[in-house]
Amino acid sequence: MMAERYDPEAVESKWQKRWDEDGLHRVDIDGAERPYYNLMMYPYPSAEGLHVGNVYAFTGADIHGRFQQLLGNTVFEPIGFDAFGIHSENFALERRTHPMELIPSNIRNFTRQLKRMGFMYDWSRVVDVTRPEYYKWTQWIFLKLLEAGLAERRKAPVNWCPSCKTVLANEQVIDGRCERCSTEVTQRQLDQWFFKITDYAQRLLDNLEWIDWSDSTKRLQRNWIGRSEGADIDFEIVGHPDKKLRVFTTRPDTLFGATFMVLAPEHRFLQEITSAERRGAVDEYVKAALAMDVVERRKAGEEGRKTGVDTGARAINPVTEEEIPIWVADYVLMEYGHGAIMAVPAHDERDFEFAKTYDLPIRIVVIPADRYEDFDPNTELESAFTEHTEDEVLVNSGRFDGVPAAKAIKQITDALEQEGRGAHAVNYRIHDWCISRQRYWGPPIPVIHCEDCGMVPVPEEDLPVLLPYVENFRPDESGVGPLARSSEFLNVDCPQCGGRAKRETDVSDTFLDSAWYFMRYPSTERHDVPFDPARTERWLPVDMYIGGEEHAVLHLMYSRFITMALHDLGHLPFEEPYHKFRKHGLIIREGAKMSKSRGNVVIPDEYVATSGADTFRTYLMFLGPYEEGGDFREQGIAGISRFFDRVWDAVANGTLGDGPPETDELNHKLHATIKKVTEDVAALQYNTAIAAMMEYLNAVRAGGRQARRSEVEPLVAMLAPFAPHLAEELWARLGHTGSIFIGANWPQYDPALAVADEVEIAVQVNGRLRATVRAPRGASEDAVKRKALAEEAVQRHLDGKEIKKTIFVPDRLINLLVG
RNA sequence: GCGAAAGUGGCGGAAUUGGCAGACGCGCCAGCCUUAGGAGCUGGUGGCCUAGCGGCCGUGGGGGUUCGAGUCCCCCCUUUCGCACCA
Repeated sequence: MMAERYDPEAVESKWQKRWDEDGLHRVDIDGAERPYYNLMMYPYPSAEGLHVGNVYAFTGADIHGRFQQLLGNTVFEPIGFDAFGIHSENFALERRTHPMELIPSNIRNFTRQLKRMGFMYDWSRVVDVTRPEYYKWTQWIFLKLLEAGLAERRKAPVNWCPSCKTVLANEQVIDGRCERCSTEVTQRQLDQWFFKITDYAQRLLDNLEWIDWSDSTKRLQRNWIGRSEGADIDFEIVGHPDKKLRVFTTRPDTLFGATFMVLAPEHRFLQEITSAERRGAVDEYVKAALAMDVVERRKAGEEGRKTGVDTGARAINPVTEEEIPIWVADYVLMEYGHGAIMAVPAHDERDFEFAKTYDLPIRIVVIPADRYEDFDPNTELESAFTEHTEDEVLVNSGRFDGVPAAKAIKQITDALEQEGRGAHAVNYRIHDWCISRQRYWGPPIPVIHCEDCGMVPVPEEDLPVLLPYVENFRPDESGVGPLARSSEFLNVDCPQCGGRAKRETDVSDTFLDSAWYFMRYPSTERHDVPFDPARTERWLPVDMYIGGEEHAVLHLMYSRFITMALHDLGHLPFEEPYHKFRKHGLIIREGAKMSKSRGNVVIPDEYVATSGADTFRTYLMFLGPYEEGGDFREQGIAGISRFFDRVWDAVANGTLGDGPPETDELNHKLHATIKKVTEDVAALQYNTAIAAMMEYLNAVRAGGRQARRSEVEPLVAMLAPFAPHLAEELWARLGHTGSIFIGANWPQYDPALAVADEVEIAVQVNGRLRATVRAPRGASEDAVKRKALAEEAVQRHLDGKEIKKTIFVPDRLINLLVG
């Protein structure tokens, strides 16, 4: 009889059809008893279609979901489309199509491709953020935050991308360039909507202590939040008794060494305090500094070129009571601290450079403790001395002389606090989240500007504010969004006074759409609430979230913030959205990054067509550790094809034997394999799980033997998360009538059987391997030693010498030491 | 510059608390089967020396701890990522 060959195409289309008909992955959203919410970052539906990076990410997450299902949980695995935003809009502009036509067709294409991969999505609960049913609630969230004082409109220097012609959040500026188009970002003063994420900085930081997330992702968030402890110190300004110049410093211990002050060019005191004779120079400098874009300014900083001018104003150092000059320089940033610093050139590299350039005084106030006794105040520093531990002490610091620098931070700040000249303070690097976009393709911000009433929120019952069809949606330089071109949209009656009013024309950042999409999935058909409370209680927070680390400080930070805010406003019973987050790695091709410009992008469709979705999925997971990524190589996929051919051959061809695994050894191997695969899959170590299954199959088929049912049935179940179609087919052929994904079909192992009865023990002489001996598990040192000494190779190396010492590691190794 | 992670065969990658380095797969080599094979099966495959038995070397480099180090400690090199004039 001709052996039947594994035909992926036939098997996969058969089961996809059946799953779809049976509604296998449609979840009982109100009644599930063991709910497990398995979330993956939803894709942006590009016109190019599903990228191998998407497939890689989704496959790893789908395997996790199917594994949980096989353990007996009811897994809710939804998918949606992040289809608003500049990316979609720019693409539509390029193609000269309208996003309202382009996006639905992209989504159809993505849906087709996703279905072909065999992911267990509940297709009855798809989120498309561009649908009014969805963005109605995005707007609702905006109103809630506005009501709570967490949203505000203010004029601020913002990042402007001259190519995208819109402002960008800080998180969207990478090395001074737009993350979308890499254009150098410039600064503009514009009225913008901000979410006050900085109010939550400490909580966002504190909760990182207990949430179960990838360490690297937490670290990125910590760095981004950038907490630093120090003090706020007020300096009096000579001739301006009404003003105090406030600075933030992490080094209050060096206050006695503050020999000048520096203001950022944007500092609000600058105009008033500049002396008449310095005004010309200062104005000129400020003008030049403000004309520079972010990138230029940074470049100058990197090269250590520091520029600045004296304002002619003088401040009083609060502890030395000396008059010190106030300079303006662009190395001081308005957006950090108070936009002004006390400069301590002896102990800060930047201040040191500046002082050297402009010949400003440098005073040493911290030195190593062991040089305290013979300290020479006239020492010339070659560079700033920045150490300040318990091993350094203060000098030139009045009554604080001799105090260890680490202690002096607190002592000096306490003293200032008592005198009302300063206070302990904490500063964060994170900025408020600018959510305004002067673009078309997003949810309109639901606010109306009335000539009489001012800013009026759109009443909740009037939501959604529909995004109008605007023929020409191309952005321009004006800083006003394209929605202003639709007079029908723009002109509106004031909801308060009924008078003439205009709508806000900014749309919100696409990261607001994705900040809450996972809350919407369980409630997609509910149009009366954003998320049903009972369903939210049942399914959220998300049990497992898998996604790319590139969103660590964007999506992941924003969605934590929105969740916290909604919690505080009484809309959610939890304040962290994701129980567990794991980043997946990135996939490269033959050692190089994949990119369109390199022309080395792997198109999933081609491989799926020739090898099947199961093989492609499994191959991707076999490339390397899921959390680290892998290197895609054409040829390797054949390894998985062969593996599945052999699995098929072992299960579907010939007659399976009955009874338990044929030998004890094989039985041990089976249990050990189940143990390993169970643990590895749970830990997302898919590559080693696959290797273990291959190894096991090799053992089952050793010498071309025919497998027994008891040997292969567990293997089929373990393959199910990776190769769901194949497993389902083989499961049916094994005589099961229901789907393998209904019920807890993951195999159990007996821990006692998962270890072999007999072990191989390494025998070393003086630390070098000379032989191995087999012994029963748990054999005593004496027994192993006897066996070891019986080995000819061991005797030869002992060379008749006396054994001085024996190292014995049970079941592992024995090491005989001779003189 | 600061912070983090990583460096293992020709390649992707495995290695419990320090305990037989190179699992699994690709590729390669040999043999079998086949009219044929870019198919399948069996075996081999870190390097060097050796006719063989066997021996020596080997996890980026250098030191150290230890009976024993890919794993721990110190110094250095390289790569990747994040942050970057953050006071």
